[in-house]
Amino acid sequence: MARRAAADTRERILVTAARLFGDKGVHAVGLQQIIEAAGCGKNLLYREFPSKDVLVTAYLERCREDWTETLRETAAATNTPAEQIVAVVKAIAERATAPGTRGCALRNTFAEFPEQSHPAHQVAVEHFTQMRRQLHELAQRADAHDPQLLGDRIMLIIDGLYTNGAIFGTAGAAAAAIAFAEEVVAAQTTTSTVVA
Amino acid sequence: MARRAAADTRERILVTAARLFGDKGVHAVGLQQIIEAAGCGKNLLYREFPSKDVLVTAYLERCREDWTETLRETAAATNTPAEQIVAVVKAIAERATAPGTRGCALRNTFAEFPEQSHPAHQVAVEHFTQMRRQLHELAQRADAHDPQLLGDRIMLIIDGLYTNGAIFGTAGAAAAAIAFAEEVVAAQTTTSTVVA
DNA sequence: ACAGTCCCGGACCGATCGGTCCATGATTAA
DNA sequence: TTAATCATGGACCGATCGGTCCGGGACTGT
Repeated sequence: MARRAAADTRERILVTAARLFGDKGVHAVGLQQIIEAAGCGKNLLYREFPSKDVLVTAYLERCREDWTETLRETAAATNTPAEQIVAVVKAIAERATAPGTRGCALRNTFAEFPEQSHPAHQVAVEHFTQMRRQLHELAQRADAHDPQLLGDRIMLIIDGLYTNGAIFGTAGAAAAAIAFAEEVVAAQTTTSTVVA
Repeated sequence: MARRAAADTRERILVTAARLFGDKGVHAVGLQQIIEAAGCGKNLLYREFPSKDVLVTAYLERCREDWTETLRETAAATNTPAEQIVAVVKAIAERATAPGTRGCALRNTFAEFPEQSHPAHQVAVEHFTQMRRQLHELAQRADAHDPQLLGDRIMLIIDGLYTNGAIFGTAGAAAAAIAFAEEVVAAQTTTSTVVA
C-alpha cells in the first residue's frame, strides 16, 4: 500500500473521531476505539493530535465549520436575508431530524464539559456567541423591527429544534419549526404589525 | 451520632448525587466522589442503589418530578390554561438562567447516553414524550386553534431556553422567550388571527 | 453489661482510561 | 541492493472506573 500523506491521515482520523464522538459522546469513546476504526497506528494519532483534548477541540472546530458552511450555502441559495433566516432553520430541521442524529454536537459536547477552563467548553461558548451575533446581523439586514429580538427568537427555535429532533425525529416539532420561523420572520419584517 | 433512618440516607445520597451529576455530568462523577460528598459508607450507597445505572435512573426520575411539580405550581398560580403555559415558560426561564445552571438535566443526560437500551436514555425519552403530550393537552384546554402546533412551539421555546440559558444566562434570550411565549399563546387563542 | 445490629471506610478486584515507548515490517529514495 | 524513513500495533505505565468484601467501631435493645 502506498504511503499516505500526512494531511490525508489527519483528515481520516478526524472524520473517524467526529463520527464516533457524534454517535456515542466524547467521554464514551476511547482513543483506542478511534485508532482501530481509523485503521492507523497509535503513534500516528498522537503525532497529529497530541492529546484527546486537542482532538476534541479539532472535532468541535470542524462542527463550527459546518455551521459556517450552512450560513454560506443558505446565503447563496436565497435572495434576501429574511429568506436566508428561514432557509437556515429549514436546513437545520433536515439535519436535526435525520435518523440517528443526536442533536447539536457542540451543544452535546458542551454538556459533557462543564468546566469553563476546558478548551472544549470554550470552543462551544465561542460558537454560540458567534452564532447569536450572526443571527442578530442577519435580522438587521432583513430590516427587522427589532433585530436582537428576531435573532434571539430564531436562536431559540434552532436550539429547540436540535433537542426536539434528536428525540422525536421527523415525528417531532420540526415541521412546526419551519412554519414557526416563517411567521416570526414575517411578523418582524412586514411594514406593519397588523396582519391582514 | 444517632443512627439515621434508611429513608433519610437514601434521600441524602440522591440529593448529593443529583447535585454532582447536574454540575459535572454523569460520566464525569465517580461513585467514590458521591460517597465522600454524602459522607456515607460505600456499602450504604450500594445497598440503596445497587449500581450506578440505578442511581442515575433515580436521579432522572427526580428531575421528572421537578417538572411535574412545575406543572402543578403553575396550574395553582394561574386562572387559565393559556396563562399557565406562559407561567411554565417563565418558571423555566428563571431556572435556566440561574448562575451555574447547565441546562435541562434530562437533556444533558440524554446526550451522555445515546444507546437506546440504556435506562437513562429511556427515562429521558419518556420524559420528553410525556412533556410534549402534556403541552398538547394544555394547548387544547387553552382552546388553541391548533393545539398540537401551539404545544410544539412552546416545546421548542422551552428546549431552546434551556440551551440558551446554560450558555448566556440572563444575558441571553430568556427575556425574549417569555414575551415570545406570550405572543405565541395569544395568537393561537384569540378569536381572530388579526391582531389589532 | 452484653450481644446484636448497623455503618464508616479502606483493601482489593478486573477492566479501561489517556498516554508512552518500541519492535517489526513495509515503503521510500539513492 | 542498500540505507533511511515511516506506519503499525502490541507491551507497558499509572490512574481511575464500577463494584465487592470485610474489619472495626459506634450504636441499639435487653
